[in-house]
Amino acid sequence: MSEETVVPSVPPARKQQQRSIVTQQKLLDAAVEAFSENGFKGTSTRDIAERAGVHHPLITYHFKNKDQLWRAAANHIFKAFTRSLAQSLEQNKDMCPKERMARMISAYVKYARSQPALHKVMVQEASYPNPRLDWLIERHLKPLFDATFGMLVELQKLGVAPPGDPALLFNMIRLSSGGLLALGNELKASSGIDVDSPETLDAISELIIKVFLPGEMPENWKQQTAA
Amino acid sequence: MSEETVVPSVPPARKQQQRSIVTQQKLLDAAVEAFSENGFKGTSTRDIAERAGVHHPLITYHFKNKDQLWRAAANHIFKAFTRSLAQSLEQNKDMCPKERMARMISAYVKYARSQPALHKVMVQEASYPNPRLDWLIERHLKPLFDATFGMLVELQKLGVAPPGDPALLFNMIRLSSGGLLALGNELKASSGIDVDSPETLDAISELIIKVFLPGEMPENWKQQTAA
DNA sequence: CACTTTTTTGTCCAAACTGGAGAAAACGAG
DNA sequence: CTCGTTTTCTCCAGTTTGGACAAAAAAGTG
Repeated sequence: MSEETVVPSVPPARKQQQRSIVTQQKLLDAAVEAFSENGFKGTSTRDIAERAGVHHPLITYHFKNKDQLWRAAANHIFKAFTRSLAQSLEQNKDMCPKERMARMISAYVKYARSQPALHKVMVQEASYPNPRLDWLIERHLKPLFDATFGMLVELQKLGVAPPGDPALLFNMIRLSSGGLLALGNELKASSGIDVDSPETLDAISELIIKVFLPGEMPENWKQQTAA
Repeated sequence: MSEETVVPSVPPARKQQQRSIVTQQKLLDAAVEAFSENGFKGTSTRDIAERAGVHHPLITYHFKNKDQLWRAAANHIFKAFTRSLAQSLEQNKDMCPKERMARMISAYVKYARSQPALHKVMVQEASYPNPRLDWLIERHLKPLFDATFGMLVELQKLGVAPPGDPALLFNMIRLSSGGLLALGNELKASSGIDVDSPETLDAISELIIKVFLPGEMPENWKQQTAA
């Protein structure tokens, strides 16, 4: 009897219908887009419903209220991103640390292009202190940071990444890729950069790697991991 | 240089009063802050007036309407920034190209810290295509880009900056400094970076320079500029 | 199939907020 | 003191806001 139907996970007395899932998905995608463009305050639930091509009371039905919808949207986008990142890590687990990180950066650049909202949403919320930002940090950002931090420190020890605060390094890489692609609308007109071209994406990844991972791997790096 | 009558459209038959100037300034500062936090659509003129501690019809009086106020606010912030940048260039015109660019980056980092709105406003407008973005690019971004582009190309020729698309390089530097500081609210909690500490600012500048201008100046660089 | 739950539709609301207008008062430069 | 400049106060007409709710439609289940 609890009204805590956060999204789709309390009492499945009966199976959730397919059209319901579709509606939720459409709403989530639309919400991500709208929130990333206009921020939480600047986005109306009606705008979201319209983008999703759905009647707006469905938001109340599926997500309770605007705040819950925002959270669900954030989970939605980070879930997809985390999956993509984990996949990259899995595929390259046998590579050397530099190559592994390089491919992770490439994967990030590609993802940021297909889903610039990932970065935009964070920027929108970070533009002034608010409870959603805290939630976002604890729930999504910190885990991501923690997972990458160790890799960067290792690369510094190996002389691949430049010395300096690894936290700064991490965020600069993040901004040079995600932040850059989030500016897509601007870059073409201001600097002649076309982020829609695959060659540009490759050039971005390449440059980031060259700049942030300039060193070569030492030849004997396997020693430390070997049994 | 034509003095832009950004504010009052009619020439003053009598001198502008001091309190009027103060009001305009307060409104501009408040507008910059509000627009940078919530974007154009998400900001109301009443919100701006309230932040400025001023009655809201004064916006109509001084700036005609919301759109004009936004433009005046953009001019306001870019004017201050351009002044700060020109000052850095002037002070270091006798330095070698690398040092000149390094100090410019430092100046930018410092400015971005004291006025993170500079970057935020651009991000807000770039989040979806709109006429203000076009205006911003033509009026402020492109001139800035053009002024810096040549310096970067020269540094690449000298082997100081890494090869690759200079436009990408420019924007990565911009994001690693301005974009990073615009995330100030987030960085402390997510990565333990305190952008309020002067040491952090120095570390940021230093890292950017080390990473984006890794090469040393050749000893004979004076040849080409000497008459 | 009948039945019951899930999902969608259509309508409504009360309140807040929107950008802006305009008269009149207050102020200050000359 | 005079008169243009600036501010205050009040008003408005329209839109938008997030959300409530009953009833209809659709679909899973036995």
